[in-house]
Amino acid sequence: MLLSEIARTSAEVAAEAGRKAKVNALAGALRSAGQGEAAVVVAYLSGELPQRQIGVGYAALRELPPAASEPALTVAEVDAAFGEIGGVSGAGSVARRRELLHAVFARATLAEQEFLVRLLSGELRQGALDGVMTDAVATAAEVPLAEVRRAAMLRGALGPVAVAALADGVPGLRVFKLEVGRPVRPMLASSAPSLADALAKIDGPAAVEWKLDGIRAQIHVRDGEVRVFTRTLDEITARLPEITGPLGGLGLHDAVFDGELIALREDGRPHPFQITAARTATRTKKDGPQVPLSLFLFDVLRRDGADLLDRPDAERHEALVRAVPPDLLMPRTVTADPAEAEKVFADAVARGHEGVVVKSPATPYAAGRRGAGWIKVKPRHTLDLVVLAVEWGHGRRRGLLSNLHLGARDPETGGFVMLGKTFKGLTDELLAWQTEKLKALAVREDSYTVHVRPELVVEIAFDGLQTSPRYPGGLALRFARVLRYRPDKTAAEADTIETVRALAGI
DNA sequence: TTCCGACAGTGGGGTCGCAAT
DNA sequence: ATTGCGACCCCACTATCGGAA
Repeated sequence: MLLSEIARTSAEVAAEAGRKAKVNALAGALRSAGQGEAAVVVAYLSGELPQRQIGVGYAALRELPPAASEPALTVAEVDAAFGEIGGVSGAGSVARRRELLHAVFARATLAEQEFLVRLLSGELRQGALDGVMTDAVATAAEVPLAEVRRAAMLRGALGPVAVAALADGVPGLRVFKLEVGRPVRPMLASSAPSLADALAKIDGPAAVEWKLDGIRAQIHVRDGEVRVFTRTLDEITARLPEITGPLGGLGLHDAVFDGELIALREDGRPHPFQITAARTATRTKKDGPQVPLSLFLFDVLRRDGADLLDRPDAERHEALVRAVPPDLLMPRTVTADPAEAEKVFADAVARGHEGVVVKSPATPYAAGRRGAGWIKVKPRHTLDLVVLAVEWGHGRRRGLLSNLHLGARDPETGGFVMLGKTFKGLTDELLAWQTEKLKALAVREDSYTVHVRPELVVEIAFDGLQTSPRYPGGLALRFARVLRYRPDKTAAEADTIETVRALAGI
């Protein structure tokens, strides 16, 4: 199969507005792929690489050789070349990767080059990724969508599942089972603005669990051998001796758990997220003592040969309680009383944790999906901040001023201290409004940032403050989003940096 | 006919590992 | 030693389509 056919399909998908039309275009490409190519075609047309990553990013794509005039590259050739690029390391690797990359691009037409740039930079922008492709695989192979979805969640990838579906149909898909040692896509939670909203979505009693600000961990145990995987299914076992040791000593024969890793202080309160993230990301042994991570388990997917994925939450939790000692369990309260649920929420927050997850005791483990069975709730802070500058948007926000630079008032200097940026929470209407408003306030503009007179006040919601090496105040907002503009306020009435420091406890 | 679930898009701050400077 | 880059942790929110109610 020629790469040009993939590039053409991608353009076709991008041009179609409806999801069904996108699915049909993708399914057409899948049907004309050979058996050996289907996995690569699925990956490319859902914005992924079979290699996952090959060390080529935005910077490596800035300058490219002239395009070829006629399509000649095959999908298999591109896949082989990308595999080779991904394998390059050591001194001179940057130049070598560039050389190999340019060899591929020199043989690509302009349309193919543009597709490859979007693919490699992770910005396919065709309105179809993994979810739509899952639909397309079901359509092309003429099998039920639920069968494809389940196989993909158990396999942890869609490519191999597509190959099986196209070759052997439903029987081919049924071969995929939960295996100890092969991570499945984790179940995700939706969110609600308040505990009452979350409880309203669940019939009868709800399980209310602490939500910790840590790293998601899927734990596989076979005969005492422990392996740990992240949310994106990367293995981090070797970094966690303090977890694998004790867990391996529990005498578990066969189990798969879901939980959270977090760095706790001596008093049991959490370290800032940055400490947990740094600890988890560190591969090599460093000098000096490392902050230990603690593990809190909240689910079990398999125990001693029995798959529990389809069992209700309450039953899985019973199995979890039987399988591990209490100090490994995420604190959990099952209640039908909203007041008691509020107490659990308040207690979790008072102990420095992120909030709670409200779960329906009836829900199965819907791996890889943001099911309605789990709902997270976090407290929300707000500040009235001043827009200092704004960046031009990309994609569907091209031509609009999108990403706001936010500052708190500094009464000492009469100036403003930047605390972060946000582009979230904006409706199309608000985007259009702020574009006009901020253009009128512009004082100077560089390549993609418009600096403005600090006059516009905006109400910002955020989850918390973190220390920042980037901003002059040494503080940055975590997960800032726009709630509304405050045309009733002047910049002189905006919140001050002292207020922010007090919130951060400085 | 209206409602709502699922999905894609738009990017945010921070950290580590590696190669180049 | 510092810088730039790629990768990967955490994440909120809106727009849209299309099936469910």
